[in-house]
Amino acid sequence: MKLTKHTDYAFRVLIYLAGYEKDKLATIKEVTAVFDISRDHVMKIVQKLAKAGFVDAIRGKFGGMKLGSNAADINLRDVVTLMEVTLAPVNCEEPPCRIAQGCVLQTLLFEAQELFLSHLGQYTLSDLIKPESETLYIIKALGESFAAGE
Amino acid sequence: MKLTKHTDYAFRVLIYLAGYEKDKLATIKEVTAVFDISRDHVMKIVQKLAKAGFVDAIRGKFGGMKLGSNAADINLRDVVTLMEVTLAPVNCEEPPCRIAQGCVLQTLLFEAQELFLSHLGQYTLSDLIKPESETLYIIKALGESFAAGE
DNA sequence: TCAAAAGATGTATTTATAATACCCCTATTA
DNA sequence: TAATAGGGGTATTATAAATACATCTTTTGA
Repeated sequence: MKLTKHTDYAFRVLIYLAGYEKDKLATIKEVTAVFDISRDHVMKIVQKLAKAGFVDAIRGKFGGMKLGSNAADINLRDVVTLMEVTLAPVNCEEPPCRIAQGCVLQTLLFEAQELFLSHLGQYTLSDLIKPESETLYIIKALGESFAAGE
Repeated sequence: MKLTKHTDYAFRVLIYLAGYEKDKLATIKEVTAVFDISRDHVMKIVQKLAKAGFVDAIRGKFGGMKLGSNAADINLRDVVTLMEVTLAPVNCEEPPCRIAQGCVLQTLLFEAQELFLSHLGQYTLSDLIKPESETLYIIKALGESFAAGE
């Protein structure tokens, strides 16, 4: 039932970027410092997000990253689907289940999972950083204290 | 998003018992043979199910196990809740998330999880072994071939 | 033109925990 | 009292997630 830390971290990064002024770049270093996750780890997550187009990563001096599209266009379900390796709630083949054929439980579990995902599918990143929200306020504060040399 | 094998196996055992004639006992040995899971492993799962009252385990010679109540009274949500160690989709405390306070994502994830669980909550074991169902047929066949010396 | 800043990527290691195995115990009944 | 059946603590193994290491390429301005 648990999502991986990768998915968790991906959301933290995306929310942080969404809280930024549009087109302002954040660096890996900044995200690393703000969330206290190792550079290497953040890199892996950002690269995955970049390949999927959720973030734009700009190389070179004065490079950095920003959202790849409007926060309102980044669907939460898509983020989960991207980051999670195994989405299936059960694996009836490995080891093979003797009663898998025609198993109603299988169907119910996949329906349940679809309800989980489709609930997230109703929201986008912009729902997480509404103006006047606590999150937006916190992000701005974190960004400022990083800029001020932590 | 994945459930543990323990939960998976617990369901296999329960479905098997539900497919049995009421009050007929199945042994650990039988379940072990039918599902090709080790005795020790089956024991652990059955013990957990027994402690929760989902199965009655009867010790001693000619002992065995059967459902602890009517299949219609064994709710699928309760089985998942019993078997899964970590139900929370994310852990915002470990490592602590700097933007956890007032985080909307948290709320959405828990809502999504609740939809998952409540879907299962609408069904019981008896929904999985309806008369004339393929599952019931398969279980009877497995039971017979075990009785016939595998 | 090269040094500094920034992201890219493949591989290896560590850690957590799920899964499994081992061992010996207790209960029941012919 | 022996055979059959479940009980339960502890140890080990396997798997995958999490993390670390090393080395790369890209960009830009002095």
